Amino acid sequence: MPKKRSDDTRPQRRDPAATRKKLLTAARREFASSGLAGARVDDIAARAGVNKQLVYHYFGDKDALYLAVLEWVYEEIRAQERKLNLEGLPPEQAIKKLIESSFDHLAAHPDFIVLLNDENRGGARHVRGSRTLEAVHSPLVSLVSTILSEGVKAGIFRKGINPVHLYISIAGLSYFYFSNTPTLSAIFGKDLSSRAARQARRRHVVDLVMHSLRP
Amino acid sequence: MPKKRSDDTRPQRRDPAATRKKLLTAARREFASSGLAGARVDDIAARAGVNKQLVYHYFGDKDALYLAVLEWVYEEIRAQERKLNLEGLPPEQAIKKLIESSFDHLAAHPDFIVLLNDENRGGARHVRGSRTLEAVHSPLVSLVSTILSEGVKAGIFRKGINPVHLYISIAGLSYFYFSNTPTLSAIFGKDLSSRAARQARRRHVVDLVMHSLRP
Amino acid sequence: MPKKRSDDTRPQRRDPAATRKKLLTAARREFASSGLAGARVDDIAARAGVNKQLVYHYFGDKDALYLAVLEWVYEEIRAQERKLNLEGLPPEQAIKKLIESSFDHLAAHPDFIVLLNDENRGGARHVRGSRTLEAVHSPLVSLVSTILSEGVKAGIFRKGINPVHLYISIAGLSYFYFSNTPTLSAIFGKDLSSRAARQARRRHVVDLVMHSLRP
Amino acid sequence: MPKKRSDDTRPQRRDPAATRKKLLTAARREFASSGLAGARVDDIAARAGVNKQLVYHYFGDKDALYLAVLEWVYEEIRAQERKLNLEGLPPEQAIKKLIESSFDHLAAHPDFIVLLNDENRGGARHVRGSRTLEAVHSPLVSLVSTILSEGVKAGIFRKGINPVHLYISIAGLSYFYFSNTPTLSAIFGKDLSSRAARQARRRHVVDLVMHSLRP
DNA sequence: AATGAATGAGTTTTCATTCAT
DNA sequence: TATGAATGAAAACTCATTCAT
Repeated sequence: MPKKRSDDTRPQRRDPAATRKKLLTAARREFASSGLAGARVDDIAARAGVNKQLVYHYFGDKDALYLAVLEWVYEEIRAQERKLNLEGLPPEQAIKKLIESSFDHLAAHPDFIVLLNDENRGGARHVRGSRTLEAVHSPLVSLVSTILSEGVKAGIFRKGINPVHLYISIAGLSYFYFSNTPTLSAIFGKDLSSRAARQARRRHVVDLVMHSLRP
Repeated sequence: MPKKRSDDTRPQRRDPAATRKKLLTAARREFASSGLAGARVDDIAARAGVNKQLVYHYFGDKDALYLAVLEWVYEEIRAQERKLNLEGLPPEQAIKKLIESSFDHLAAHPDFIVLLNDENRGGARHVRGSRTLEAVHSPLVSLVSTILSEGVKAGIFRKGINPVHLYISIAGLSYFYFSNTPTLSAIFGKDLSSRAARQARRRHVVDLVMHSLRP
Repeated sequence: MPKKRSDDTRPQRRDPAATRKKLLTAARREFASSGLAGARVDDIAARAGVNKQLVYHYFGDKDALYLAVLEWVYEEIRAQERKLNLEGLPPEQAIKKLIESSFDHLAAHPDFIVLLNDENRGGARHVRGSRTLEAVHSPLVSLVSTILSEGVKAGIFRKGINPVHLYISIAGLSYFYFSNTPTLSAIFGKDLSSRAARQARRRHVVDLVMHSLRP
Repeated sequence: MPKKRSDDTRPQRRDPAATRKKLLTAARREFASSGLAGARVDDIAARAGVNKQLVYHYFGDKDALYLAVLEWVYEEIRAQERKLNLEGLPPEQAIKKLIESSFDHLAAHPDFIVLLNDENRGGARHVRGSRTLEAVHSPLVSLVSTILSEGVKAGIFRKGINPVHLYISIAGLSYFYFSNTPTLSAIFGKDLSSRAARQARRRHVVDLVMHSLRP
């Protein structure tokens, strides 16, 4: 009856929120390293250190767990974008910051890419079935649109650039590098995953986009 | 009882090459739509209309079959690149042609992307273990290098562009668009897979890269 | 924080008897529709709208709950038989009433049959282990015996009819009809479960038995 | 290449028909003793002494295996009925033979009843979905109809007896006895499963029906 | 009395692979 | 070369039951 161990450091039993989070973290790792089809519910539970049944108790099934992971990583991106604060910046700095933070986010969360692979192969069926994931990116696209207009007005950007496609390009220039590092490294015969290679790539991407915007 | 028809009219009974090819085609579809882990040997055999055991007879195991598919799609790219004939062209046209054909190849073979996903997730272990796939892209990279130099010399390209990264960028601008169409469409709330959207994307990519090369 | 309402208006919180009854009702339905092995404790609790643990709290385990249901339905039959009051009636009317009420009881409680199936398959292990269920039918059998004797004495029934077997026959003629309606309907290609079909069956059963008793 | 062991007595491996039959026999026993929900595919395979996967290879799933068992037992009944040869017999003998063989069939195949229990509880969904089981009983019902007419014409049977219901009654009088022996024995406190009890029941059933048909 | 979390042993089904012919 | 039978290991998911509050 009396709330025992309210500030106890012993590993908490009967802590639903913590259990859920442990499962989610374990699932994220497992899905990232093995894919949706390759992931094993057993392994996820083992990684989380909880009973397998709790996967079903908390999430329903493997697919729903995968969706929960997707929602989590999308929310991470949204949070990162919210922190950008591009509004006050001059157009050039705003775009540059956008590119860099886009690159850095993937560098910091390389599993995002690999988590999305299965989703794209499957026609985005989880994302489309999710309330939570509606309109995740739109704010940023309209922001890019504004920045582009301002840049054009200021005479530093050329006209006619589609903001959606620019956004996709910015993402793609980083995304492909991170997603295909293993095969690209193998085929080019050089390690693209080193710290130096990554820095070079970052500069290249910023350079490429910034130069392409000049009038 | 079994009427032995020496002049059997039914096609390809006991035609090893055809059987192999049927299996390979079926495997390519199955791996593309389900991934390496999600693909089913049974389904591949069924798609191919041959006995399952022949997968093992011809290829050894599922992984080796996957590698054979990878070799096939890489060879397709190599063949397409061999047909490019960029050597004689002026630098600008050469780059433009490279971008377009890169885009068009992915448009024509969308399964390439999805086939590579698992390979990248797995650290490219099949590609690295394959003799056939060594140095597949190198010729083109050195060609890009030459084109860039010529362009710089002619005063139409800016200096300091890394040819490997440019090559990766050209690929990435198309790749990401094709690989993530489903999730991007879902999140932007507009269909990026339509013919019109694809044409717009193609123009955008050419534009972006060409503009970025200007001095 | 939790507003402790001493005069809570919501019905039956902390009402053991009601909770027990709800569980029993839910269990009866679940066992009837899914059998002992097919019934799910989760579903029973959900049907009852109470926590699953209460099944164990009130009944011990799934088997004990099943036995409680059996005791309930047997008690229903006993109650119905107690209300029959055949003693004062002339033999013919007494038998007729017995047949009809036997038929009507099954019509009104079709789950009785299906609840007994598993019990019979299991060798009646629950019934045999139950104090409550001892000698449930015996009074009626001896009554049938008496009625038969009187009928014979009055010259309206033939001799040599075993009362136990007559009792079983009366039950069986109704029981089989109700228990096998689905397969019989499927195989005869006509719906035996309609109201009209049921009335016809009732008449047939009464007719058959009454005619068979004639000297 | 050369057909080895064509007349070998060693336990045959690679004998699909035998394997199928072993599975079917094992399934019949398992379903009879545990019901559809209670039966374990593992146990069926173990009983049959074959690999569990073969259940799925030969039958598809547990339900389809259950249906195959149902088809088997129904076919047994049909075979028994085909052997009856009632056509030439005088009406009284024909009906008597029908009753006795109906009783004897259940006595010889007590699992039939218990196999049907789940099917009836489930609304006969397997039977209704089966081509094989269509119109299994109808020939006999029309035969009963003929016999009744002849009996009426000959002045030995009364009029107005519905042949479908008579058929159901004949079946039910035996069926209920066999299906409910355990609970009836428990409740009457006497063993109804003994050989003597069974003979008495058989006589009672024949007697009851034959008497009931008199004009 | 009542709740929801948690568990471990199963349960059906799947799957890559090998065997026998 | 080709086939279908057969296998063992595991896969997702379930379930009766117990624990902690």
